Amino acid sequence: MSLEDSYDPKQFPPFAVTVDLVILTIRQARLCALMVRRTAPPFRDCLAFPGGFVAQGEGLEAAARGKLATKTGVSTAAIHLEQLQTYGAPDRDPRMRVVSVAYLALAADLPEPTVEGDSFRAQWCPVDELLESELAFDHKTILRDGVSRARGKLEYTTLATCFCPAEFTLAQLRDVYETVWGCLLDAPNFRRKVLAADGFVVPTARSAAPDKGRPAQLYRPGEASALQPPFKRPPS
Amino acid sequence: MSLEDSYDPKQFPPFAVTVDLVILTIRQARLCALMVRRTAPPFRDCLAFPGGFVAQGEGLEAAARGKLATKTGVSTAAIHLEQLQTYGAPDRDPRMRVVSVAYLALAADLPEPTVEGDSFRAQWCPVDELLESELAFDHKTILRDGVSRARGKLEYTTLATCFCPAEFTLAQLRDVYETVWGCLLDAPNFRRKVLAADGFVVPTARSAAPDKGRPAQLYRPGEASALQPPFKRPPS
DNA sequence: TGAATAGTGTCTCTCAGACACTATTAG
DNA sequence: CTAATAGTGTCTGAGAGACACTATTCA
Repeated sequence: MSLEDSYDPKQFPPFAVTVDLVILTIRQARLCALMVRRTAPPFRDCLAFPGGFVAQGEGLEAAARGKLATKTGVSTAAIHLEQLQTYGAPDRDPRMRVVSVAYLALAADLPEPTVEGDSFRAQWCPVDELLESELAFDHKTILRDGVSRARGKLEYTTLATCFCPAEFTLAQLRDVYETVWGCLLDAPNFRRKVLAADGFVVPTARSAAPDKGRPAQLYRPGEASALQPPFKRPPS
Repeated sequence: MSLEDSYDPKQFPPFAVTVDLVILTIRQARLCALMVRRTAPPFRDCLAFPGGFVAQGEGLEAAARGKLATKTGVSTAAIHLEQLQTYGAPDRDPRMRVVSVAYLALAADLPEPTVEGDSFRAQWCPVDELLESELAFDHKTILRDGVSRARGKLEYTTLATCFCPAEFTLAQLRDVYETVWGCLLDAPNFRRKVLAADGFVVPTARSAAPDKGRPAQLYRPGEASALQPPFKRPPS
C-alpha cells in the first residue's frame, strides 16, 4: 500500500477479509475438490469451498493453513498450498462487502473428511460435476481458476507428486497427469521424461506389489521443484 | 467465502483493503517501474508503488484501473492490467491491518507522469536500481513478484507488444524481450519464431524510417494472446 | 563505395511422439 | 503357456540455436 499525503489511517472503508480453499485431490481417477454444503442463506444448500474470516492478527497464509488443517484433519506439512487469486467484486456477497483471498491446495488422496463439531459436512466432489452445478457466490469462477492453475503448474513444476502417496510408481504419477490434464500420455515417453528431469523423483529400495503384471519400481519425490525443460501438455 | 453455520455478518474483524500498482515500462532500454516518493511516515522518503484504498462500492480491478489512469494520465485502454498477488502480513503496515491487492500493469513508454494536485510526485525508476534500494513496506517483495510474473508471461503470451507503441518493428519487439529477460537473442531466429506464431503480429503497410540502415517493416499486435509453442527463455 | 541494419538460407542438435520390442510377474 | 503390466530401443519430425549469407538504405 502506498498512500497520498492526505492519508488518514483512521478513515478507511472497512472490509471483511476471508480465505477460501480450493483443495484438490485425485480419487478414483477423478480430480476432486473438497466442498462444504451451506446450511444457511445466501446460497443455502449450495456447495461452497471451505473457508472463513481472517482474524485480526493472523497472516493470510496462516489463516488458509489453519482452515486446511481443520477441514482435512491431516497434517498440512505434506500439502502444497499457494495463493490463487483474490476476489472482491462489490456484490459477490449480498450481505456485506467481502474480499476473499483464494488459496489452492494440492493433496494426496485423504481420508473422508471428519465431521467437525457436527455443524457442517465436507465432501469430495469431482470437479467436472461441480462445474456443471450451481456453486455458492463466485466459487465456480474460483474453481475454474484453481483447476487451470493446477493444470499449468504440472507443466513446469514437480507438484504432480503432491497428488501421490509418499512412495509411488511411475504409472501412478502418469495417472496424475492424465487425470488433471484429461488426456492420455505415452507410458514409455513419460517414463523417460520423468527420469531425465533431474531431481523430479528418486528411486526407493522397494517395488510395488501389483494385482497382476510385473511389479513396478517405487519412487519418492526428489528435491527439484521446477521442471527444466517443462513437460508439454498435449493440445485438447 | 464460505462460512460455518454460526456465521454472523455483523461480527467480523475490519480490514483496510488497498490496491498497489506495479506499472512496468521500458525506457531507454531499461525496465522501469512507476514509483511515488512517500512524504509522511512510515517509510518517509522511501519509494513506494502508487496505490490507495479501495472504496466501499468499488471493485478491485476498477480501483486499480482508476489509480492507473490518475497516475499515468493516459487512456488505460491500451494498458494491460492483471492481478498479481495479495499481501496481508499482519505487520506489513505498522499503523493498522492492511491487506493489499497488487496489480501488474504493462505499458508502452509513457510521458513523464504529471504532478497530480501537487501533493506527490511519480517517477520512473529502473527496476534493477529499485531492487538495490530500500522500498516502503513489503514493496520490494511485490516488485520481485511483478518482474518475475512479467518475465514468465513473455514466454507464453503475446504481452510483449504491450511494451511497444501501436506500430513497431521486430527489432523493437526483440529489444523488449532482451530488456525484460536481460539476455541477448539471435535476431534471425527471433524473427522466424515471431512470424511463425500465428496472430502474434500482423504487418502494416508502412516501414520504419531509420537513422541508418535498411528500413524495417512495421507490425501491429495480432489477435492472439497465447503463444503456442511458447518462447524459450535462455538460461541466465 | 562502405557502414549499418533488415531479412533469408541452412546446418545441427535436442527433444517429443509413435510404436515395436523385451522383461517380469500371476495364474 | 497366456494375460497383464513394467520397462527399453529406435525412428522420425519439429523446433531452437548458430551463423553464413543476401538485401536495402544513407552518407
